[in-house]
Amino acid sequence: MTPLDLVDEAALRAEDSPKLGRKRDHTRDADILDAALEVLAETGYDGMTVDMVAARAKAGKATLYRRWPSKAELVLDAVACLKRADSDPAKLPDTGTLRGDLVALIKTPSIEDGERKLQIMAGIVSMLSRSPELADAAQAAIVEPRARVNRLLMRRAIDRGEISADVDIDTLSMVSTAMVSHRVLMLRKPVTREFLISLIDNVILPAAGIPRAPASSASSSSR
Amino acid sequence: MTPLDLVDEAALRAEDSPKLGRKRDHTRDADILDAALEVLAETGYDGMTVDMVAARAKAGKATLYRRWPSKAELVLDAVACLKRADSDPAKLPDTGTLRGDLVALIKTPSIEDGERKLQIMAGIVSMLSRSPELADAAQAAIVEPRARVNRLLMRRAIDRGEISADVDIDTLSMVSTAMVSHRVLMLRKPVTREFLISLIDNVILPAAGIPRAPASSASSSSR
DNA sequence: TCTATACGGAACTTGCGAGTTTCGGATATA
DNA sequence: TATATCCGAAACTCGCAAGTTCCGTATAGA
Repeated sequence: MTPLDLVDEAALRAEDSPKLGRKRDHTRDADILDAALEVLAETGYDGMTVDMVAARAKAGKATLYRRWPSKAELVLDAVACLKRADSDPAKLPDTGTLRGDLVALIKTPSIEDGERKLQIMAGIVSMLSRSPELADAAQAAIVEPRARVNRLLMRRAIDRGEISADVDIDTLSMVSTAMVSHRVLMLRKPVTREFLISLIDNVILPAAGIPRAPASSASSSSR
Repeated sequence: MTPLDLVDEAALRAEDSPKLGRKRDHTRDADILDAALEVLAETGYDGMTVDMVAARAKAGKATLYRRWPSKAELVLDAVACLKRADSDPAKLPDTGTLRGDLVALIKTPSIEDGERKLQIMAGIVSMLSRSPELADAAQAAIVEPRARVNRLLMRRAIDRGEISADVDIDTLSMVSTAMVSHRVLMLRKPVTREFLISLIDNVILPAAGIPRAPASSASSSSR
């Protein structure tokens, strides 16, 4: 019995990557980064202490400093390593209509995940102007994936002939993200399914050239 | 010797109005609050020190603490006293068309003022979840006035018969604000006049039921 | 001119959090 | 069992910023 797996894993942990670079799938590193994101979302960057993160990850503070040189770099790494599972192009809905695709994107886990990311964003906004690296990381990990999905769906709608090619997709793909951010961060109201559907039907689709509610009378459309 | 004025004024400052109350036109108070807003916009709440504000206002730190019990209350007061000149209903443009009104709203000073408010907002976002009072103040002083103007303009357009009464004005009036916030805070791109005009022509007006590009090239191939 | 008040400035005290060091105890190899 | 390594926990150092106190001075009223 040669437990190569374990040997390999231990070796990976111990000796490799003195810099930072790679992130392993499921090492203690990941636990710590997750803990950092949790605390970050709850208290914001300045409210977050390294002791909090260590306690949350059930690790010693010294362990954190053995792996990251400073609190700033820990947070940067945590944001940069935020999972971007969204961008998987094959998993996107394809219902045949833009409205169907956009509505299919609304699922409870997706909403919660979005709110979490927004909380993280709220915790670091004030840093972004002083830390371009963090700004880039947040942009790539939080902002861009959302817009990309919408952009893809809308491009499909153009290819399919559902909407005009003149539609300003680059702007329109950010409307939902911007409205959700605004609602959560500024208005501090919850993001409900109704809000999102209303946004699709009353703003995004009309702006894309699809006229409003063909069945505007009674609510109907139960499911 | 009964200098009633001074007694009254001192009393007002020192003990009265725990809420917010009046802001004098041109006292040292206003200078200090302005300085606080400047520093807040530049460094964010946590980066801001009371010494910075005092230095900026050419005041002693003790003077600040004679008037506000803590840094938190100083900032709260500063945000609450942000001038809301926008909401003057008489000064609103009235060009006869919704597009004309919205475009008339874009003026360089207005853009700069908006960016400044956004910077202030960025500096306090992470506090809002822990300080409902600050959240309310920011809402009332920064977020709401913007939406109110748009709402008014759109209501006029409905009254005038330019757009349908079915249009979701409450949502639509926030689109520009949300998009600008998103662009400044998340994308960290400048807010140009072109961006705002494109937003009006490609998103807001179409969403309000006004078809695109009155002076567009060809296209307009509605089925 | 005299006096009270508030001011600016600067020197404090205090608490907290970043980053460091130490140490006892796991775990794994031989 | 012996040994090397990494870990968690806790006890440090140290700098910074909130809040306080004190003092010399400017100003306004009498």
